[in-house]
Amino acid sequence: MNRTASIKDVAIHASVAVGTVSNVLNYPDRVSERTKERVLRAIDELGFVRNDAARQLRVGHSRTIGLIVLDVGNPFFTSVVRAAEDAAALQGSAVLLGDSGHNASREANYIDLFQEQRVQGLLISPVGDIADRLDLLRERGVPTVLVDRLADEAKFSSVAVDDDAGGYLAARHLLDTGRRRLAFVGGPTSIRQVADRLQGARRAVEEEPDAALEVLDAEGQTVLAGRSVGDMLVKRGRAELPDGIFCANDLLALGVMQSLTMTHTFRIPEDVALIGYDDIDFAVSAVVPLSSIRQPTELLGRTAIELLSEEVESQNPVHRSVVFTPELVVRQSTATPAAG
Amino acid sequence: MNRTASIKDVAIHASVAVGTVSNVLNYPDRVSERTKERVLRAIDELGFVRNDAARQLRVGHSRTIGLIVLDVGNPFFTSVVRAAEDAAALQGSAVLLGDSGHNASREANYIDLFQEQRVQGLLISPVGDIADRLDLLRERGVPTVLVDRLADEAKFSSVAVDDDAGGYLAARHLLDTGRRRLAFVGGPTSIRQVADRLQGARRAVEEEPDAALEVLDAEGQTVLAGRSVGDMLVKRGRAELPDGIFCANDLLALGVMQSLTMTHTFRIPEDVALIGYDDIDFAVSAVVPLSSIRQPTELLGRTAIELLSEEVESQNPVHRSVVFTPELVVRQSTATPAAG
DNA sequence: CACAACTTTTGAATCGTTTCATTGGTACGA
DNA sequence: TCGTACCAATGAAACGATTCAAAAGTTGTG
Repeated sequence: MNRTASIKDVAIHASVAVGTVSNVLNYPDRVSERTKERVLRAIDELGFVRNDAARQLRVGHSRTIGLIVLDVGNPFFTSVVRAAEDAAALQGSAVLLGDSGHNASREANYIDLFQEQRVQGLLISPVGDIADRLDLLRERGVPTVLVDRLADEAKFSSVAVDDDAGGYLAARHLLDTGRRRLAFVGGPTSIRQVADRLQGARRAVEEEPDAALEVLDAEGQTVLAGRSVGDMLVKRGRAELPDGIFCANDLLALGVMQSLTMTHTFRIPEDVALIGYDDIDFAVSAVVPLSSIRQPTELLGRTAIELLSEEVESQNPVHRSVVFTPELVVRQSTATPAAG
Repeated sequence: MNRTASIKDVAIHASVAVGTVSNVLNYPDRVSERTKERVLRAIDELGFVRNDAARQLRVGHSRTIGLIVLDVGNPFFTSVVRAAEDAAALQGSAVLLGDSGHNASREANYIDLFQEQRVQGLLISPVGDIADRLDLLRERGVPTVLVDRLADEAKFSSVAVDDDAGGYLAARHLLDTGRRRLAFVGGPTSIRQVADRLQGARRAVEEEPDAALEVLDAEGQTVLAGRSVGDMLVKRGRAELPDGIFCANDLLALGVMQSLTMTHTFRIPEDVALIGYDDIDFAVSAVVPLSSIRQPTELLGRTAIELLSEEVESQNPVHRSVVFTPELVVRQSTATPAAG
């Protein structure tokens, strides 16, 4: 056999009309048991597989949703993708995944590709500022939901996590367990997330008159960057050491932890409490299990799909911005020191 | 405007025939400068985007390649995916990514979906034994390349990494740096990769008459599993400790390292050398930078696409199995101890 | 100016579905 | 027997691109 079987071949094989085969596929109730059975057998015998391009051409839209993320390797996005796929599957759609890798031209390629595919809609975590491109999508009538980025509600729906609240949560937790000399370790504050988390931490510290917050810059968001911050702290005298450290992400925190525990000068959490952000898999299996702030990634993915469905269904869409609050995960690295 | 513009609308707008518009899109050389310009302007003014479903229906196949991996969160696959996407983009194809999550029914869903999409071919890292399903694909004429799994060359092409060679490489390295009492830490040997790596290690050890290899079971492939193996080793006397440990993956190795360094009973690499497998990002930023075996993931992804292209191009395909050899990455955890 | 050779443009046919107005059957009551 | 419902099955039209044989236009030569 050369060509794959078409619905017409099936119709002939089962001695029915093409419309009947289509009904078996799409509206089984409209077809009598006898013919349904005959058609199904023919489908089986010929190995017929529906040609989705033809279907899509006829009905005018696909059953796929485009999802463009900044980095599939990032556990945050991986988790969002999973959730989005599952949520989409429930409503009979499939997700086409694109990885822009923080690269505007790759992103543009995916946007074009997905438009040609006539996706039902687009979920995107955009690279930098692509307001123009997104406006174009809007004009073309491609429903779009921004992920992990707040949107002008007049234009788009969006889902995001409140980083300010996360920062507050982390600092508040350190304060609640009795720490007063806090330090914030973060990458460049030009990154919105870092700036927001710092702002939230400041807000918490200002609630306690006797508390102070010191800001320590790190060169990047990596374990190694965290370790050099830690080395710097170790060199300070014990008196000048903060008693609570909040890192803008878990990698930094793990680096700081390595540095402090390796030298055995200070103990975590007795001398210094340490909390990170993101709750990556490694947090729980660190030398001292790391407290962290968990972002509701599954919820993010699921909600993104829901918002998109809303946009697809309604003709004159009302846009919504949903902001989730992250969650505190307490582990040993911030355990309350010997009560007092 | 309601409906998106079709090629017909463009033709009318530019006062040419539909065939001419199609030529502008696909064979620009066949069209005179003047009309080309006119058509392009019309495309721009109407915001025309080619409907890929119609195109695909006519030409009979899509420009997409299906890729189904076991776990997008696994850095190994993430890297393969990246490379495959890039390689596909170079030849004008796009990759549809599916994550089976080690789940046979999700895998089946993706296979069905991709068949309906009439992908050019399929790259798959299959869950368990799905020989039947794959045979079906073969009958249907869907070119398929197995990834990270050896295939019966009569049936499929495949790309894989030689785990036996990797195991040999790791053990040989420990031997070459003077270690003689080796230990292998692995999850269940029912996992093919683990069994192969162990086999390779055995092969190396047998080359040295005075060397011995001890096999230590771990409950899983995680940091925590590694740590409990490490704890067990610490409890042994120094005399009974191996002087070289090879872990079947980096997570296990990191766990062992945590356990050994935390107690400060033994030093790495002076008392014990430690090597992992996979060379994950964390290996380089471990407390003691971890030696490891790196798999050529980019090469794997690129080659998979190439093999698929071969299958697509030739009508009576000759299948090929390509096996890559992994690479030794030496870091501090296996540094040669004070010469002697 | 006629003719050949070549380039450019045309538009009907085609791909494989879904849709829907129409036809054919069957059952029931009058 | 006829009329009325109702259910199943039919098959032509439509979706929007590409293809390709044919028509139209252009240029060059004698």
